[in-house]
Amino acid sequence: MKMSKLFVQTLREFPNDAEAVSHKLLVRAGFIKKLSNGIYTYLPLAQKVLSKISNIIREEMNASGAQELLMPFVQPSEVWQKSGRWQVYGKELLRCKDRHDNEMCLAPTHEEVVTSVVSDIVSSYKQLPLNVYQIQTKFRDEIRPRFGLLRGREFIMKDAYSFHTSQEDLDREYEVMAKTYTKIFSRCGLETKSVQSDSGAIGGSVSHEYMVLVDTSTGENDVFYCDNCSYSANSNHAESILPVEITDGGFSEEKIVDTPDVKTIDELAKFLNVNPNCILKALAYIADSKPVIVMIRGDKEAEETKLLNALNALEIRPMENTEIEQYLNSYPGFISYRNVDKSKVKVLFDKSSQGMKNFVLGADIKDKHIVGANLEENIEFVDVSLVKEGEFCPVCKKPLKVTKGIEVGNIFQLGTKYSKPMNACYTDSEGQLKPYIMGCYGIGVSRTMAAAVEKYHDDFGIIWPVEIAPYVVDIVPVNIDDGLQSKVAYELYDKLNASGVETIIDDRSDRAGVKFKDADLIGFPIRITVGKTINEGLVEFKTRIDNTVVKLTLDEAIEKVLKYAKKSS
RNA sequence: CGGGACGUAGCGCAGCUUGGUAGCGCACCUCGCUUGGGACGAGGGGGUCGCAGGUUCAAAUCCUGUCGUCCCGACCA
Repeated sequence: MKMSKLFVQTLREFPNDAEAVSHKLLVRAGFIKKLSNGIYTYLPLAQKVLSKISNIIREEMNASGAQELLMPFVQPSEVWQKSGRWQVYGKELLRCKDRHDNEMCLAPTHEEVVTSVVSDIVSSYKQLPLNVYQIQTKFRDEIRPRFGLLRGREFIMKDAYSFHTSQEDLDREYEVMAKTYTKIFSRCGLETKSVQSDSGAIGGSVSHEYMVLVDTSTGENDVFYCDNCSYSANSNHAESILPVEITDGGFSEEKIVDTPDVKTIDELAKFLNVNPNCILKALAYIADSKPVIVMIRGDKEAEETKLLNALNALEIRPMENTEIEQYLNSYPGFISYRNVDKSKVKVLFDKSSQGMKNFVLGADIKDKHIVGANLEENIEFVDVSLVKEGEFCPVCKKPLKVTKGIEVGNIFQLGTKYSKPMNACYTDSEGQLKPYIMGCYGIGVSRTMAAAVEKYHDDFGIIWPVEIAPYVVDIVPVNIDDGLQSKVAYELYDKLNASGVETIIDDRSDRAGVKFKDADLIGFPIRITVGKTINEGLVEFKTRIDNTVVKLTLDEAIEKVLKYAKKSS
């Protein structure tokens, strides 16, 4: 491809509306162009990267025995009514009506359609197992799209769905997919960590997420992991053992004390001269419009996903101050669990409160706390707290570490969550109708591209892994009007293309500096400069990854390119 | 949806306080000159100042409403 013909415009400055590094660089280097909030055009450079990622996915999915198909993006409400998600999915599902006033939606995922299609075609156990996948646009009307492609509303996803006659066979396929995923990402030049996760709205029981670990703050997930064993989990699912499990406030008898104007746990701890872990704090929420309080040790925070799961709720938000008075007959900062009407207000005890003795508790009276309190017998504890770095691994009891991760893929065991309500069944060998046992497996293709940029860039621009680079080599004739430079550059260009190496020639009449800046910004893995040294028969070979330059003859340069490019196949 | 900021040319911004011909840099077009890290000179094209009302002789500027965008929280590939 000639640079002069490539449909791209690089920008001198970073866009003002971008925060994430990948967003800034992809816009500035001319890969994407925003049309609307969370909706982007993938310009030719981006499309090249996406198709490379997609091809790797196809090769590995096909090798694993899965088959590619393509399902509708606009879907009738019927299938969603059947699964029950038309009501539950909420505003993320973009709904609209067709000209006949039929309710339709834009596909945020395809469990419904795939289950419907498979159940029409697969009626016998002899046709199972089956794994089908597609690479397609999805639309999720996210509350808050941000970070460019890391969280768009419209995005490209590979989604696969498998169908089985037994849990054992699903387990087997799950393992196959786990291996396939690790291989896909590693072929894309991305090391991923597979972490246990919450299964969220898609449902099911077992699930793992594939995280690209990043230093930047745009990793939206906190991943807790153990260096000593293989334990790792998303913060919404992580468990831990507390370094201090038993705490004693040391108050010999229970009594009410004045704690004027003490609003926070820290202030209270200081005021009473106790460790925060000797205070039992109450967090008040409204979950699916019902009041809930969560009792949790003072040094711990609640994890809202865990909380949703424990409550089997869809939505949760902290109570307003007026609601605290209304539902709890109490005051912010002084809430206890003891005086609430338990028939109206659900009370949860986080497991962090289990080992607390003689602790401090709100008194449900303004400016007063109880000291020396103890929990009643027969309390049921649940785990709804956020793990902190330094707490101990639930498997091997060594300290846990935390890092940021970008979720590029996930695998779920769905079981019969969709097949049962949709009545999607096969006939088993004994003639019985049985619902399929299902799994589903997603990869964010456009997000993977953005994650690669988050991971691989420097002050000058993107550094594409060679396997997913839009073009592998950028040939820069320093002065295109110089007859010899131009001639050699084009010869080299033809040879590399003939060898199957995707190559750009920067045939623009701009000065060298412009071409170098663009080369670095766009992030071609290899740059070959044809300049003055061509008079001695030498070109300059530079890899983007270490930015070192070596002078080589043409043949040496070609040989080196072929060796380098081979990594991608 | 709650809290904050901002909408002026493709991109980055000034002008608004104190109403009076819509500006600058980059990008784009023409000519010249230049060609090893975003050159230079001369000329040129492009904007109903987010949109709708209002105040005024006159609105980018003041007022009201509205839409959009971005950042911080809950959702997710």
